[in-house]
Amino acid sequence: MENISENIRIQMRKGLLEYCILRILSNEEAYASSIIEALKGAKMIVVEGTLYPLLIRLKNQQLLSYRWEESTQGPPRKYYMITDKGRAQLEEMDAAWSDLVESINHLKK
Amino acid sequence: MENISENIRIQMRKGLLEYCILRILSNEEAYASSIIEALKGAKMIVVEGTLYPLLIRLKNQQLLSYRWEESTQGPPRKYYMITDKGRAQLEEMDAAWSDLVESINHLKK
DNA sequence: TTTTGTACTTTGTGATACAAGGTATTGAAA
DNA sequence: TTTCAATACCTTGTATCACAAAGTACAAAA
Repeated sequence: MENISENIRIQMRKGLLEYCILRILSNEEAYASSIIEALKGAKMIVVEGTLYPLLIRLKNQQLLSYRWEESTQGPPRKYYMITDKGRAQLEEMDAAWSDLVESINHLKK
Repeated sequence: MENISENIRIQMRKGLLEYCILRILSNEEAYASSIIEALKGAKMIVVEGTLYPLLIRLKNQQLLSYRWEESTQGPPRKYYMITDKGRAQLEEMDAAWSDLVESINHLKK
């Protein structure tokens, strides 16, 4: 483990990526690369090997669905969208996140 | 996996417990049971099997040190305290946490 | 002496993210 | 036509973390 500071961020992020994906897809459909871009925009860097299994996991839980769409450049893209079940889960996650922030703030005093 | 909602919280918490321990010990020395109490106060429930290995890990990284202290009731207690190296790490973690909160807020827009 | 309570520790399991690969499709260059 | 580069999707192996469920050790009370 070379980069301690980076590892801190990786560990803190665990379990939050799922939340981030649902948050991103709550606004718009997106395919893997565009999701990675959105995460980069929020300074949450992830690699493909992390994202693809995660998307498949969420799809198997029926929190997401997808459709294929032709691209003007390159192979077709898998556009993911959030399901009703996904929105319900997202609400739970919003609550869990709020509680978590409150917990940390409590410890900061 | 029966309790989905609980699992959400468990997963989100991953990597944050370490931060919480350092935060708690930044104010005062404490032994395992009292740390668990402090976490309960912040609604971050953990069990012994989680906390002890974590404390040992932090001690091996020289972020914490400890001393034995006799108890009036029961066996002696291992009081942990944060080290200078631990305080440096805590600063890193404060920054990582702030960034994380900002990232999530960014995705909420 | 046995029991009860407190404190510390270990082992096995499931879940997550990463690194480092691989496969498949498309269009342009050779 | 064939080769190459770009894009997109997927898989495998590894490390880390939290939990459940045990176990060990000590001290005071019954």
